[in-house]
Amino acid sequence: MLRTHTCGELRISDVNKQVTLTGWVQRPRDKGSLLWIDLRDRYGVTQLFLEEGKSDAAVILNARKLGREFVIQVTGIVSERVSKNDKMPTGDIEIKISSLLILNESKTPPFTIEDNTDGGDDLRMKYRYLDLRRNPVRESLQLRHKMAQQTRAYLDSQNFIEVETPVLIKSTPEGARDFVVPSRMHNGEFYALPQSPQTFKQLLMVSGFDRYYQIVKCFRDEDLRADRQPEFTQIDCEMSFIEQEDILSTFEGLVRHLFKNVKGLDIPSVPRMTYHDAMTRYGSDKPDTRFDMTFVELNDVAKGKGFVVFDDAQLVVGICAKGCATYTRKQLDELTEFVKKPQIGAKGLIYVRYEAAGTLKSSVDKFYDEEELNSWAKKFHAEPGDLLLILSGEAEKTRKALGELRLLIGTQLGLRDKNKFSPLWVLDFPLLEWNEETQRYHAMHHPFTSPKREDMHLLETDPGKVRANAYDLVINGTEVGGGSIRIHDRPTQSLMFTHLGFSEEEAKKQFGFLLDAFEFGAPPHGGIAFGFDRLCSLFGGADSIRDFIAFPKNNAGRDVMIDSPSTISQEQLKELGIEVRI
RNA sequence: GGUCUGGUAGUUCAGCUGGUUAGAAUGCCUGCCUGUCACGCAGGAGGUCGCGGGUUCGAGUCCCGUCCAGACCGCCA
Repeated sequence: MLRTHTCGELRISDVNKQVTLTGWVQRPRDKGSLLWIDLRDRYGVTQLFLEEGKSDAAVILNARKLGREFVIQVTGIVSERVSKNDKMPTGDIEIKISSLLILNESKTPPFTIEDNTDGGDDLRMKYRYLDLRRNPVRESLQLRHKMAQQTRAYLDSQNFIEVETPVLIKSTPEGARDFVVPSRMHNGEFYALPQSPQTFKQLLMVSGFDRYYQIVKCFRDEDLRADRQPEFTQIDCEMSFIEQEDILSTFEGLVRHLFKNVKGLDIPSVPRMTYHDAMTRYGSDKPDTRFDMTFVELNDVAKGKGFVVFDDAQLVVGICAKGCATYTRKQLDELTEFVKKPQIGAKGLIYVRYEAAGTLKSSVDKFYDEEELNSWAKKFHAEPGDLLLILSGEAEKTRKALGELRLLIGTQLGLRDKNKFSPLWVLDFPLLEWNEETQRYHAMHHPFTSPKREDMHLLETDPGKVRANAYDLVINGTEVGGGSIRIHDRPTQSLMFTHLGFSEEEAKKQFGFLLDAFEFGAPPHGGIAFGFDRLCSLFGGADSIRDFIAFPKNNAGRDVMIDSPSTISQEQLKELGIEVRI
């Protein structure tokens, strides 16, 4: 060992011990005849001390050569400081060093290795190995480690077995685009990287493994977001001989275990809401339930009074922004601009001020008298001082737009506290959703999801109305997990494939192995998968998942440090039987 | 595929309706400093204003194109 202690552990009780430390030079402070060096490693910072006339002159000379991020080994005596620093755990002591060895020099780093670095994202990613020396990023990865450990501890305690599934698998037409890997031994053929281990975990259920989990990398070749990477990690789980209720209670248990053991938080049992209610009350299938501000529909009181915009609308719906009646014209204009952005897509925004004096002022006073506005306010349970914000139009789009406005107001009112956690189960998702581009129904979750028995008859007549045994776990408006009770018999699975537009042959070619397996005693089963990166970032109070991944990709799916993706040699291409045309 | 924001010193940024020699902070270098810990003080070096084209007497500033980064929409079974 090159060291006797780490830079984070020495205390006043260690005074007079001779120790050897190693680490990186955080910052030398040369005060002429006194010289300090902050020595840093993963565990903390310890101050080294040299004094002209008392310390070895050669050591002092050597110490004056040190720059930031030099790697050194020092030996010395732990001493009580003359002036202590109560901001650091090792602040009572310093090491009076008698020898100093430079293990490796360092160029001046392109940004400061400090909690509040001066480095921009671009630079930090290019020199990620330096960025990872900074406390906040290191702590994020430590949190991730703890989350993984606690996940394994809980699932192990519940009899789950971790099984690894293959990474080189088969491309499937449904869902996200696959990353593909060319085969050298079979020119013209390709593996695909898994978007999830879905079919394998179902096969493990057929094998009788009963309770499976895996913390596993998944891959999707789709555009990125702050919370979406092309390779990401899931806590992937599956159980046999269970019903939806068993899944919900088992994984509610996981979530509460994690909050308890990672954050020290006792969270109450997780409330449940149907997809339908989530959409009509929050305009989202992943509502942020840290605050209320639920939707109030006004069709019955707002239509038929000569205001054409409302009369022509399928839906008139609004929210009540508590205490916002004092919003200025400018603020209201900004809200209007917000909802009119192409991404939001509303045509305009109607407001009603319930002024502190009790009077009602609206942008549609021409069409509605005070009494009518009063009846609106009653529906909102509004009080003097509140502001009603109302949108209208085609039902689904209007709800989504209002959902976005609700989140904006929630943010403006400070109702979205990062330290508050509000988990929610969203249940009864639709089985299918219409895709405009392909002009057919797609599986909303995936094609192995079972329909609700009582909705089966709608498959022929109104496929969009069929509900699935599918559920999502939402925390603070972020979808952190989702799953379903699966189909476990061949006829139903074949029927599903038919409804998704697969021919008998296609279904056999793509998923024949699964259909075959279902004929050998497949048990009833279901499961769930959690987005591990997202869950970590949520626990860490961050908006982006990137600092919870050691070496993330950028906005364009590029790793700017190793510079990937990149071209490959002609020899490699030839071996793979691939010709590249650009 | 689309919308928006940004790109100026090693770094983070300022730079007004186009107008003298492009600034600040920090970092870096030199010197001074006996209790610093974001040490302090004095001095110094450091710029192809992302790239290409255009408008103009004159462009960091305006216009077009392009590259890079970030956020979002589409997409993400």
